[in-house]
Amino acid sequence: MSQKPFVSAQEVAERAGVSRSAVSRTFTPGASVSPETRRKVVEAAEVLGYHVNHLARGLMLNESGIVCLIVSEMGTPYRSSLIRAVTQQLQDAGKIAMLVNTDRSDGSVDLALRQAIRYRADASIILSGMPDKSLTQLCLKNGQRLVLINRDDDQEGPLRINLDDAAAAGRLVTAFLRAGCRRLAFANSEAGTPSLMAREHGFVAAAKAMGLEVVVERYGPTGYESGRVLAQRLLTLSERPDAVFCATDLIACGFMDAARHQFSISIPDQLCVAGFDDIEQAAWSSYQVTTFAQPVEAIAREAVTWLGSDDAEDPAARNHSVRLNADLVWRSSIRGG
Amino acid sequence: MSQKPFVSAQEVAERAGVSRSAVSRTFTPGASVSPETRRKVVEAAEVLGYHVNHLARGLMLNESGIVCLIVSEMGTPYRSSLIRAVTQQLQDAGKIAMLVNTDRSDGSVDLALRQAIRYRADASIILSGMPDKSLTQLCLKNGQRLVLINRDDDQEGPLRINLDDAAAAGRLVTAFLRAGCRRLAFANSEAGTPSLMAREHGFVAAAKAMGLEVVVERYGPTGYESGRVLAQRLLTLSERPDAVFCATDLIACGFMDAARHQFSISIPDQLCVAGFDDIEQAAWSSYQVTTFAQPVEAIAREAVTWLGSDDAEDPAARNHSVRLNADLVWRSSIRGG
DNA sequence: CACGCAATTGCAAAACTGTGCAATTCTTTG
DNA sequence: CAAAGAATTGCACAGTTTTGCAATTGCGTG
Repeated sequence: MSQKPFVSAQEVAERAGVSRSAVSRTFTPGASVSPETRRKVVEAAEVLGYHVNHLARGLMLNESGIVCLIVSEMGTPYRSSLIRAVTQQLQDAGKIAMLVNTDRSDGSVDLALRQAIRYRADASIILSGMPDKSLTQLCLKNGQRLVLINRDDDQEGPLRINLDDAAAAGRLVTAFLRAGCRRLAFANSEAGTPSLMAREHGFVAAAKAMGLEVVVERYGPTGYESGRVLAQRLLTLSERPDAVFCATDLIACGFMDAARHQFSISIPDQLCVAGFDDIEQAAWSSYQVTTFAQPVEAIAREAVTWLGSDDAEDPAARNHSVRLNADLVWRSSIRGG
Repeated sequence: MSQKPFVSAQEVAERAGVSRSAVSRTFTPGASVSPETRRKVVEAAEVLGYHVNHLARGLMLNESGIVCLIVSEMGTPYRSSLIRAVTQQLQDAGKIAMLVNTDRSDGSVDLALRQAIRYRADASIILSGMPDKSLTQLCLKNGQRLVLINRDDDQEGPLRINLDDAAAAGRLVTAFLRAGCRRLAFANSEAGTPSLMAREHGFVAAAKAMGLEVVVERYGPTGYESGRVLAQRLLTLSERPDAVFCATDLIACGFMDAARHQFSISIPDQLCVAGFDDIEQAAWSSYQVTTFAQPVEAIAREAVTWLGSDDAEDPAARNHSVRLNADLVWRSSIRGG
């Protein structure tokens, strides 16, 4: 392992005939270096293949430039698109993303957060699960920023980015009614994520306000297969629903496939379906599912700009929460429009 | 920015009433510490919330534990599943993944690799694009390992993991023939990736060996939309193909959707279709596309175990190349079976 | 030419860890 | 109880960077 180490500023300094400091200053924007020495340093660095050591730099400045992304099921379309957006914006802001996988097990997020602390990440962005409160407090106490995306939590300190899941779900009820639907159903997974539950409750509440009951069914993980199972359960009821809101586009895809191929139901003629997330597949012509768009770019922008801003000191900004809208994307899985 | 820094080993040592070395040794597996001092140190560390600083550790050991993943279009199903697999296996091996986005622009991969050098990554895994040769040489010279996945390159030094794209594509010809197809076509993107071209050439060559001509069409990026366009081009030919091999499952999905919904062609009765990658959507009942499975777990395992092994010194292992099989996954987009 | 001012440069300290080496303590055996 | 051997502990250094402070250089002006 102990290979000959990377080339250091010392070596560059010697080759350029200047001091270490000059090398450092050359690569520090805004530092005072004469054009002549800068030229010599850059030249020597080029020849030797010198790159500033960000480990040492982070040690010195107490600012590593690393942002830790904590996420489970990253192979899923919505998650991966969010990872892509965040990673890109971090890069544009001169930072770099560290990726940590979590699974459903309990201590998993805690372990991930500990990893973030070990590498002295400037911030952690949590896309899945919730860490223990004492651990988040530790992060904050040590000056590490925290961003919680779609995690309902009222701690002070972290930036909390949330969607108007409930409100969006509510708007869908009127859309279903306008399409002439009366027997509403909600197809959810058993994950119990805050956003999933908000969609469910928002939908049920809005329906109730209109004097309608909603059949709620929950099954398995949040994915395509669960959608199929949910279809089998909901479409074999004696009072078969004529409108189903699926908690997720993946669920919606599974639901629609089962409805069409197994029950020979025509969508949207006999059954209206809606989803959430606006994943790429929702736009595929086999599905064309009406859905709510996750504003991934906006989410990423909010997170990254907050990380870049210096309002950690500002006590007013300590309790920062952002609520974004999920716009309805109208496609042909609901009648009318 | 200059918050009160994280708690250091020094503080733990003072609280535990031992020397800083004792703290270090407590967290170094295999070091000599008495059970008594270990207890005191662990206790103090627990109370103070101490975590070893991996930046300083990496500086000292010349081994950061960081592995850089360089990848473009990470929102795509195949890419994201590979990222998931690699990230997970790296974690299991005690390392951590750094994620760098690249776009199509030319210097993009070089920039990413420079970032890997700055953070003194132990290794870089390149999933997309090819860096400049001088830069890979610089990486290797500095003891950074390099893994190229599905990049055809014959440099010595990096581990090269490749699929038998051409051979797999060849096997497909006989499957098409057995289904009674005679007018073969290949639907490719314009990306020109080594693996995509290998599939194309392997398919064309095997067909030629059977005395059959293949209509090759290329268009746009490697995605669903391109599949639709390719369908419009291939299915309006005077001699309409009765078997199409799509370079990617995403292309296949777009192709099938256009074929069915736009041209009212029945699959597999009037047209056989195959894809590549075995993404999750390929198994969805709207597609059920016969395809070749990317062995993502095996790829990840090969990469990570090689990174863990100490055969960098071994000159015989310097030139290490792995070739994996892509197994045919039979579904109902091809007749018979 | 001498002087003052601005710009540049170098020294040294600080950040945090792992580890070789010597010194100390503990255990065991005669 | 003495002594040898083993285990443990502490000191000090190395590794790479940034930056405050002091010293030096360069330049314009009286």
